[in-house]
Amino acid sequence: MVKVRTRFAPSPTGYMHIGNLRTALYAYLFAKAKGGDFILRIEDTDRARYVADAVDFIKDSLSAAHIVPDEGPDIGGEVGPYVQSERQEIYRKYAEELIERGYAYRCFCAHDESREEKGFAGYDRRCRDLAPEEIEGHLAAGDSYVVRQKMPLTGTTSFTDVIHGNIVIQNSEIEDQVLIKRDGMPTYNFANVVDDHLMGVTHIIRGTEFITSTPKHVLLYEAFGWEMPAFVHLAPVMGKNEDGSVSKLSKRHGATSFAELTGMGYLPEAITNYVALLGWSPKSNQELFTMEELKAIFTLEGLSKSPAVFDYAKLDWFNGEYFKKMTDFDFSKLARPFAGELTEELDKKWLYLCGLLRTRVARFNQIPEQIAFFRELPAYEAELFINKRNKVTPELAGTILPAALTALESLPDWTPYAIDSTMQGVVLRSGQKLGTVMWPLRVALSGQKVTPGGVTELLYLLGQEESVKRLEKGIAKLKEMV
RNA sequence: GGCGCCAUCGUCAAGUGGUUAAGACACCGCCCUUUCACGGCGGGUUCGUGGGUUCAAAUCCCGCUGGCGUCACCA
Repeated sequence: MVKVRTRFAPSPTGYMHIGNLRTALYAYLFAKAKGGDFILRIEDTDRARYVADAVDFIKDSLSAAHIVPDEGPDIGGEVGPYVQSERQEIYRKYAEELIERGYAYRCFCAHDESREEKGFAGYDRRCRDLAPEEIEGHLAAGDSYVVRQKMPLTGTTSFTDVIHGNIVIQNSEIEDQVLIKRDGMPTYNFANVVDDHLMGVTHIIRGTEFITSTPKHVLLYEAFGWEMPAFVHLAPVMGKNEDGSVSKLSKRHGATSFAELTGMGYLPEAITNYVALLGWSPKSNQELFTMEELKAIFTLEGLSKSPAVFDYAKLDWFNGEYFKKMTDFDFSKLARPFAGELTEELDKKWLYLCGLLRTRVARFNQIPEQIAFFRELPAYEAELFINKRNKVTPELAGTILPAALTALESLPDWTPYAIDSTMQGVVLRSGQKLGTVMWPLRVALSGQKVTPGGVTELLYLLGQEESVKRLEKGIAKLKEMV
């Protein structure tokens, strides 16, 4: 049995799109599930679109997502180099072989865009049948040329896709594609086939956009007499538009790169977990998976044929689940950069605060708005003191607040425990229910009805001095009202 | 436009001729509760459409519609 080898072959033209990340993930998981190898190959044959930092970005994203190539640039391997621009001689050699054997030819005609506009191919078909002496003539004159593959004019070409089954295309639909460009670089369609063969790739896992060009690849494999790999064409990742329609995930749908997502405070593990399930099903009800689990159970059978819409709400849920499984300490470390500038008080009690935040936020970038009221008491309406459910009236609040203030301002040690027992006393003496007493306190301390943590926690985090100040302010506000 | 691919709740999806058509997210309601969160319980005319095939169709076939992709010296 041949060892499974898969590859991820991005072109360094930008950042790591979430769709690409998913492709890489599936290729990686499948290789690992089969005990095989996963290769990273950089397809940089388009000099015009090359982006300098893109390769580093790809590597960083893969490593942050815990997708680790067995072979690749920097890593090495027996079938390198793993950067296509460094393999030019190899492609040239194979192109020559094809020309000699009559499967390809040199095309000297100038690329003609006007011809394309009229609906014709952008080249002159006659080059296909140029006589040897004519070719010699062009060569001697130093004319530039591209190498084109000589496609069959009749018949069909077919291949079996693991996800889609048998796919048949009329050869008349296929043009004499360029193999080697005028600048000497190979085209994707050529380099890809040569590399996949030379690198021993057994399963080609890539996006559906390549499905229609696969027959061209098949013809190349056949011309060389190479063994055909398995083709696995993944359905695309879509984004939801405002009008409810869907289109390929792009900027206007929100964050689309792995780095943007982690920048928003999503954990790499959560992103990977969610993305793994976007277009693939374990065919069980389990949704939370570690990378190790995925590596053990991934199968091609679970891949779906139809496009999947990226759902940020579900990603939020996954991320929240990962937060719940973390320790407060780990959370506090990772969350700190998102918190912005903290008051001295809050900075000291950061770990304590994180214990409250951890189950209340879906991603780190929700933290600033959650804790903004600590730094500065927001303006609030006195009506906020009224709460039907807890039977809080302005009059009642007017007696509760001063009672709490008196008990609290004389408290010698400001610890959660001391605060808690003091408040228990206040509740007891008031003869009211717990919720009734706490409500006006929360409002006075935070200026809002929703807070991370209960009143005891708020008091502790705010510190005695600030708590007292805010309580006094609340009392004053109530007086105006009554 | 030609060619190709796809079509189960709003979203991710299970389902491979006979099921009350799972589960999750989201949404709505209720309960619990020191707000929120957490947790618990419950809810929703979901198989695009029209024809076949069959005793029986979400499952098989054809048409239609819709979506997506592709027709580069980009990948």
